[in-house]
Amino acid sequence: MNSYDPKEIEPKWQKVWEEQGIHHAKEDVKKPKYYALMEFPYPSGDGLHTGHVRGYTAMDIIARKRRMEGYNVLYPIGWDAFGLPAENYAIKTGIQPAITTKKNIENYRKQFKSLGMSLDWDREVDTTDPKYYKWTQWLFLKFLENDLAYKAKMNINWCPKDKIGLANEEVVDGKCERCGTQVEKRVKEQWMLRITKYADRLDRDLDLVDFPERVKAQQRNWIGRSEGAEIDFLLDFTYDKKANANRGPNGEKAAIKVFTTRPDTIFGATYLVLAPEHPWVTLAIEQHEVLENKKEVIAYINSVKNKEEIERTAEGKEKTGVELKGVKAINPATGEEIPIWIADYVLPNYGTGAIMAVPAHDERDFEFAAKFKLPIKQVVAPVFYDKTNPVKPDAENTIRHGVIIIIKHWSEDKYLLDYSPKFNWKCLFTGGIEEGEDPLEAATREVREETGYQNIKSAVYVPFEHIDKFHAPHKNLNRHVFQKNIFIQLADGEEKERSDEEKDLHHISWLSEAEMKKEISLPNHLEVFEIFLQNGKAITGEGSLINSGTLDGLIGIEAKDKAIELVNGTKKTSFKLRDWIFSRQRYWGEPIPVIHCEKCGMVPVPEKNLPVTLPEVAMYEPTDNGESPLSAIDSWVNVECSTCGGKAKRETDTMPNWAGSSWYFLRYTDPNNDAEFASKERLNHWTPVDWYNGGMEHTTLHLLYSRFWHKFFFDIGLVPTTEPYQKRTSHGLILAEGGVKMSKSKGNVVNPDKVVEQFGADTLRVYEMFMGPFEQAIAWNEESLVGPRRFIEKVWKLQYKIEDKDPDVDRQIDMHRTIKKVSGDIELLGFNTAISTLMIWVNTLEKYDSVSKMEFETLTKLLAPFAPHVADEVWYSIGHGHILATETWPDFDEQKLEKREAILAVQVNGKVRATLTTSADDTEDDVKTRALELPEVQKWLNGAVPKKVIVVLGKIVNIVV
RNA sequence: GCCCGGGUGGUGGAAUGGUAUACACGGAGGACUUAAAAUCCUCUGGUCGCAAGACCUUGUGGGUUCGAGUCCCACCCCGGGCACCA
Repeated sequence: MNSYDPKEIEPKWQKVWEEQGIHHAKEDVKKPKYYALMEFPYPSGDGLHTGHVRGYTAMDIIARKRRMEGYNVLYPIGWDAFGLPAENYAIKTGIQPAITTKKNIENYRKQFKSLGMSLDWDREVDTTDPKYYKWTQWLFLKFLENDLAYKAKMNINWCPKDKIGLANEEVVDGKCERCGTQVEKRVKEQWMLRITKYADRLDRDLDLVDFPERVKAQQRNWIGRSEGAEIDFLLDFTYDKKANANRGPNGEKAAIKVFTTRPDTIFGATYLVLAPEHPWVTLAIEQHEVLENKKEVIAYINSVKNKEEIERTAEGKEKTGVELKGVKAINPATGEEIPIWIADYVLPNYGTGAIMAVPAHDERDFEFAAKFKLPIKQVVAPVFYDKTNPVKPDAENTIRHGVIIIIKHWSEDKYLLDYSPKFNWKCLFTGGIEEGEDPLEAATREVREETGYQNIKSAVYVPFEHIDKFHAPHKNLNRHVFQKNIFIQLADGEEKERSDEEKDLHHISWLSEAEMKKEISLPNHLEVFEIFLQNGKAITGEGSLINSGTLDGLIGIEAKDKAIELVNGTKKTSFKLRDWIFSRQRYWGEPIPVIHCEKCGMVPVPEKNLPVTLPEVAMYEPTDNGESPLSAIDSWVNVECSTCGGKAKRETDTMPNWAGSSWYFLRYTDPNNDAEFASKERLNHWTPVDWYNGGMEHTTLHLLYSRFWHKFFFDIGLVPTTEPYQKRTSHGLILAEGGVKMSKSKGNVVNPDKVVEQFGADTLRVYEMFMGPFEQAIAWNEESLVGPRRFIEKVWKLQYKIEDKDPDVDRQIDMHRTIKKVSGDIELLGFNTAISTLMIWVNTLEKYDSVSKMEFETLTKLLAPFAPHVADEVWYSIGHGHILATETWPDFDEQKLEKREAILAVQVNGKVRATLTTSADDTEDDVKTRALELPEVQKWLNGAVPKKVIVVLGKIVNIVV
């Protein structure tokens, strides 16, 4: 008997696989294709980490299983090799990024091979290879041709010490990632990609793909689609020709366009707010005669400009703003004049940069209105449905008006609670308003009648109205009661004796604020009391329109649609997603293939001149003016214009990292094509990617970016599908021992090479798949590694117990169940449970004197995707001349999943008291009879007659006494 | 605040509404050994009990059900994402 030695067998099989070329995808049309993909790595100097192993092993399992299932599998690998670390390293050492990158790639390649990944090494791509980035540049030109790439002045993050523009990812807590200096804003011209044009489709088409819900949710959240309307608010101010020629012909009224998702609340719009950057504000400042407080307005705008973004959007920041005095807007619904303010809580780049403020129904507007004493007008009344007497669909609806009354003690801080024994309600006081009666008078009357207290100091409205809906059974009517809520302060304790009936109906008691909150049992009353205590709040929920003229009584979508119609608005969808800043002032990226000609302006580099290759430079430091180091190389920058032959300069900005990774999976289909970025046939054959695994951290960057590129490519006929990835999964993070992040500075990084050295690649693979649910973050645990190793050794030892005879039926059932469970779990990412199922079976087999060849071969095949080296080794040593990759994945037999005998739990009143062995032929009655005869059951029944006996064959018996 | 996850032994974690704690690690005891490692066997949620056994237990509190970790309601805590997006 040989002992298991991964050091010997692992390199051996890796060599065999490579020699046989078994993992190379062929364009073999006879087999169905399967494209398995894992996000390609950035080849850093630190080498592979355990997280890579997790993702690549998972996809390797899928790839290997698919091959055995008869698919033509593409499981490629490449390098996302542009990026900052190589460039920073170059700045420090002067070593060219190209050289360090090459070295790192070699190391990665070696590591991947030592892990036994069944990758197709013939299709490697490297984003920094000019043969590759030629096509990245070519694709960029397509964006340019289709007006999806443009230049714009943008605020960028600027480090004054390093004199460099920073990407958002390079700014940590408002400071430069490298030197810790506070980052400034600078306006710089940047290349942009118009991803916003695809916002709607990027959102909607998520319905077409099989992505985890959390990924979809996160992308949707990021895209931030919201439906609403744009509405014009006319100003009371008329342009004249001198003041502004482009705002319309002489005498036309100026208007502010606002975006709102709540057009239904238009009657409650009591003022407008513009972003300080809103173009009309600039205009107004230039109109000397418009603003009465121009100085104040300018001062405010300047104060906002100097604020950092973080400060401006900080949580809990108190609202600031200034009124534009001398100009009013007209609410198109009410026709009333309303003030116009500017405030930095309105963002310039969302919607129209202007809002109609509805303080009664928006928390931010409420806060602002409260601070600046602006009017608050409620136009949506929440509707409370009584649960004890719910409205009946067939009963007639009647409208009533009522009051709900909060009563405060004349001297103490106490409130009166009404307890109604008849309904078992603890609540505030209520009453109906009679025809022509003032609500405050009605409330006063009710207080005197129901409580006996006579002298009232004050009666005021609580700033909240609502509607109660219930069914009045004695008249069979549905009541819709419009409630006004009123606060009454008693003057003194003078009481008048109440009638017996009133005393019976209303048991009254004085309670403190906190006690009231606890005791009030009706949700509508509780809401009234809480709003009273807070002195009003924004009511953001649904409700029925009130105080809204012809819209009164409308609700939901109908209310919105009618409101838009009423004020001549247009339906509009807005997105949070912003266009993508696509240029970096860096060396180590794809040069943007554009030249700037003195005569012709911006000229795209003609296709025949691609690629625009990166020149070697001596200094990688950025220049003083924040341009890329490329700008310092005159020989590279100065070129002839390809259109007119005149003097021109190259664009010196480079593309961000996300460029090469946005389309690499397409290149895998045809990696060596010099004539096209990939051929039609190859793309048709392989795309879309069937299963794409990657990290959660790429959900709103790489994953969204590449979906955007792909959709554009589809639109111009470059690719055959609208979505690049059919199925997406994401592996959870691997944390260091103790549940903290692995980091070099903490020195807690686990090096996979060391684990392979000590335990073998198969053990590492099984361990990482077994350690916990695949999509969940999980902490590394050195001690637990021996478990998978012991498991592999148990399998190893089983090979010496093979006897060539068929196992009995029960053992076959074990086998078929294992096949079913393992096969199914792999598809559902249940790698941990798939492995535990194999462990259970191995533990069972180990106990027998011998295993059959059939059992052992099945085990080997099921194990092969997880631990491919040891699987091939034992497969070979039991006499097979071919490798497992060419074997077929085992099938299970539906007929062999249920055992003849089952052990059921017998419960008495839901508690397990005994077990009972039953056979497949037993009927419910048999089982019932036998269960009742069991001595344990007799003991617990103690002579009682069972009320009910529930028998679920094969599962359980429950005897209810 | 909003949107996703998640709370189960000493630890990682299993459980189509049907014997909660599978599998693995760790721990205890034993076998083998001069000894140790490796390996193998037994035990291992808690409380009470000599034992037989009883009771309790899946973040908390209610509910539905013959039966709830699983379904419903309310709440607490942890992780991730977004965050003045009108």
